[in-house]
Amino acid sequence: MKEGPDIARVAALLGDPARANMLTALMSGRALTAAELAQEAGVTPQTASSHLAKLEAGQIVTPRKQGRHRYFTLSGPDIVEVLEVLMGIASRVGHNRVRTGPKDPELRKARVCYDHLAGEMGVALFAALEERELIAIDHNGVILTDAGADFAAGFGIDLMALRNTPRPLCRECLDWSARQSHLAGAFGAALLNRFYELGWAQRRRDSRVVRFSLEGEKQFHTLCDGREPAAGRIS
Amino acid sequence: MKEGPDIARVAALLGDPARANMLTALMSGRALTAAELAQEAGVTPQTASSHLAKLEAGQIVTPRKQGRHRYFTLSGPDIVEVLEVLMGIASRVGHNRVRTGPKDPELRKARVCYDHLAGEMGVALFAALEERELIAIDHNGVILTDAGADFAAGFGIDLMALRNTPRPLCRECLDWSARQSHLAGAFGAALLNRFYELGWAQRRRDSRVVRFSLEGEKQFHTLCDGREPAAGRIS
DNA sequence: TTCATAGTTCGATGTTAATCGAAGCATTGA
DNA sequence: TCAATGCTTCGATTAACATCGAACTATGAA
Repeated sequence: MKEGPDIARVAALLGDPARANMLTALMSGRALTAAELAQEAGVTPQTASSHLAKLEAGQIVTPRKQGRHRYFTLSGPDIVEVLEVLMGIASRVGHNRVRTGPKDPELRKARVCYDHLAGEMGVALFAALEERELIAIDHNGVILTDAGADFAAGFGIDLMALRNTPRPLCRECLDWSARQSHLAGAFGAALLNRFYELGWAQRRRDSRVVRFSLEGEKQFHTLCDGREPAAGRIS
Repeated sequence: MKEGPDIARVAALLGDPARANMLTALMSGRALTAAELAQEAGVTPQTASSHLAKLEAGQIVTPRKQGRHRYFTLSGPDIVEVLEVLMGIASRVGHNRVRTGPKDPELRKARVCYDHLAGEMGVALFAALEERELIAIDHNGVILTDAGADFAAGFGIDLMALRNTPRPLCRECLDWSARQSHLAGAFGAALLNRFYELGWAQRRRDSRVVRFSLEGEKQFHTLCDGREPAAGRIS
């Protein structure tokens, strides 16, 4: 009847609470089974199955069969992007569901949110970057300052490569645990990646927990305090 | 009940066909009255009023009273962004509603889509940029090539300023008229802006029509053909 | 004041779709 | 072959909400 791509169909798929819960769970980046998603959404397996069929038909999630399980993942970077932006809008508008966050202390401390660092350490990192004026919060969103660009170069991140990507460099992503933000976007992902490369941290297998080594955590705090950690220098 | 910002509420607001039509209409960047939006959405004024009340409560649109009219605009850049991404997903998935586009030949030819060029000329520009390899379409989205960066500099666009913006540089935006794309994002907006500055085109008052001058259209085609137009060189 | 236009509120109606119990496949392991 | 587990299909119920007619308020014009 009207013109243009049918936004409503896609948005309606994201607009159901049960489905939205499933998608939020998938933001962890892990592949989850139908049963796990049913659990996350708080509905019975039958209901979940119906929702997943719709999400699959709408190409929001992609199923992968393995044994007698079906694992689902978000079906593309644009889906991640739309979820991130929606989270931003929802938090701006004040639609936050209260919850203290996951119970597991390791998850609370440091975990992966799709491909960047979340949890207490993620929030601390975001705050530190802002405090050191490496990023700035503009009314449109988050931007990398000149000082931030210098820092990135010194820390071994190839900014030019990141900029040659359609993905926004910096984005605020609201943390489960609190009303505080951590850093998403290409730069956020690059930072976490660099932590892995430097051996500061590693991702626990089959979990969203990011486990920092003793030395890694020390270096991380040095970084937040504003002193360039020695290990961060480019080789 | 569950964690995190309530994506579902926001998404549900965008997920109704009537509301989605209104929001798509507002993507033109103009402020529209309640009656105009009712017309766009194809519903009666009462129904539109109810929808607008919801959109306003959800801070998706912002009303502005003027005389006995109420003008509505999208309430922030993040709203524009989410709509753009949703359009992209919808078109990827193939949820396009067939329609030949607006009847008005001027609108078909060149119009504003929020802040960038749409219509036949917008589609032609996108195709030309791709043909000249100034932009490249990667599976994640659209990126500016090195040659594209050189071109931008030569055309008088300050890329660094654009990159210091949270907004993605290039984004594909599906055109009403066809299954073809035009260029959105900060670079798309900057191009149109430059067209204005160079006197190639101007926006018709109270309309989304972009009217090119005779000389401007000639220069535009020269640009698409791959020869740098003289007027484009930086002064 | 009187009329016209823009927009809203209210109430009734109809449709859509989320939900779950029960039963059905399909895959794995014994 | 049988049982167990993971997931889906079917059908019935229920709740939410989009829609519009009718009546109401507010602003502006004659």
